[in-house]
Amino acid sequence: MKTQKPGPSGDPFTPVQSVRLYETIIEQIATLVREGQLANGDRFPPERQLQDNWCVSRPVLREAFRALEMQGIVESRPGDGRYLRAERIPSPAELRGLRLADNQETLLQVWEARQALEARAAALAAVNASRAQLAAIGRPLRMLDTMTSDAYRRSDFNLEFHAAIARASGNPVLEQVTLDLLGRFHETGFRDLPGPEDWTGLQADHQPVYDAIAAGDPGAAENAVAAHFRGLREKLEE
Amino acid sequence: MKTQKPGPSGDPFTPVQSVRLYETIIEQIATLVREGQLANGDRFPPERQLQDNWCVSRPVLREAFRALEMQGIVESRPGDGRYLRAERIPSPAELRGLRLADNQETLLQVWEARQALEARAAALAAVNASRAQLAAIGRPLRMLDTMTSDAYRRSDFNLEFHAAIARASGNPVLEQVTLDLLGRFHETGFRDLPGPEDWTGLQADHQPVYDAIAAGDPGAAENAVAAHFRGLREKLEE
DNA sequence: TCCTCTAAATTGGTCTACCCAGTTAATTAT
DNA sequence: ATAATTAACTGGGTAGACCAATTTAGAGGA
Repeated sequence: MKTQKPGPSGDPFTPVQSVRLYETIIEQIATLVREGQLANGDRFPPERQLQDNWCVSRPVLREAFRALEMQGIVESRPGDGRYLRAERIPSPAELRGLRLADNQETLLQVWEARQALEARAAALAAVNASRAQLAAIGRPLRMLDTMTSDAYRRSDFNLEFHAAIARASGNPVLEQVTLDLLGRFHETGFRDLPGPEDWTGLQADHQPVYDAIAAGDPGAAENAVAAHFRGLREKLEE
Repeated sequence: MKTQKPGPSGDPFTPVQSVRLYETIIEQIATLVREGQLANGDRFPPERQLQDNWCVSRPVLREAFRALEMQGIVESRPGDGRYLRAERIPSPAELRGLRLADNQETLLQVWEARQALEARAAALAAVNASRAQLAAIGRPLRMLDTMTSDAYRRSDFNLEFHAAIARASGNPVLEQVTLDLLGRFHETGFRDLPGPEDWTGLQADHQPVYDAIAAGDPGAAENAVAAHFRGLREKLEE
């Protein structure tokens, strides 16, 4: 198995990757926190002061804070100031979400992670799913069944099916993480999947998952999902 | 334990939460993708044009793209343009990274997700781990063993242990997702964990995981991790 | 002295205009 | 036709101004 980490963008020809100023500013902010000059709940110095301290323009400063703000690490209060809302600043690598290369190896890795998450989600869904959530799982299943062509729509319904299961797990964290992986690689995965003639196999895989969840059998649901992923994985590995 | 955030946001009077312009721009971009006017790999219209289309200034536009850029959804190439690097734009809620509430319920949800991911990671590690990676798993284990107090260091070594397993899985995607969950909640999780007197139990849980991985037994590794999480979960639920 | 109301100072949010460096594509010379 | 040059275009970054919300200090009255 290849242990080599894929680079930031897959192919080995990304030498420069010039560092953006706002990233260095995030580092500065992280240093501020790491050195204990700023604790959770404290207010940052005003923009105009940091701008002078770090010799960057206000827009750059604001881009950095925006990034941290979107992660919930910083809160901006107009007319007041910015406040630290975390115990530590994640590393840049953690801050930027998964950056997936567009190749078969990465696809299989995502597959692996999805299998782990969705198997557990299905087991939970078998126990927790409400009637409405069960219907939300069944709907895209029927749509997949009736559609004969139009791969785009089929792939949408496939996503909807998996998303519905994640939601029915009743665990928002599990759901969010699963949706993230789903969204990032869903279509790319489908592009490499077998042609429409084999879609009946997909349907044959999905049905047992639904049945197990509807029956309230977590073990069966887990196995059905695992079987689904294993089956498609074999096709992918060809 | 202070659950209430100190400072200006302590009182429950924060009704407005004015929408920032850059967020509406992200929505515009998402619409662009949703409507199919832009597919994965396509180049965005230049800044100066979007600025006119959407009636916002360039800095705002750039803040929005920066946010998407950090998530790997957009790639900016100076002198060339911006490219879409995802099949869909996550909803604002997804973009804001997991914003985990600081309560017991969320902690259990993260626990659940971690169990699913790390059990699989351990199973893979049992098969794929190199000798160096196995040593990286064993080191924090021994440190945990020798330390008697100093909860901070112990919690660091605990994180190192789990991180080493995730890395030894040989699946960067699995590793990244696991690390993300680990980093976000590991201090908070430890705060609510039982006191130092029960840490020997933690040690007793970790050892079988290491042994199973060292023995190259994926099934045993999976079970050991599951048992570890289940055991701590029961303590948490008290 | 104490409280209240007002006005100024401060802060983040946004806009405009300008310059730079890298890329691309058209143009020109060979 | 091909290679070198140039012009146009694009994102990266800066500077300064204005606005709206918030805080703070001060003036005024009880």
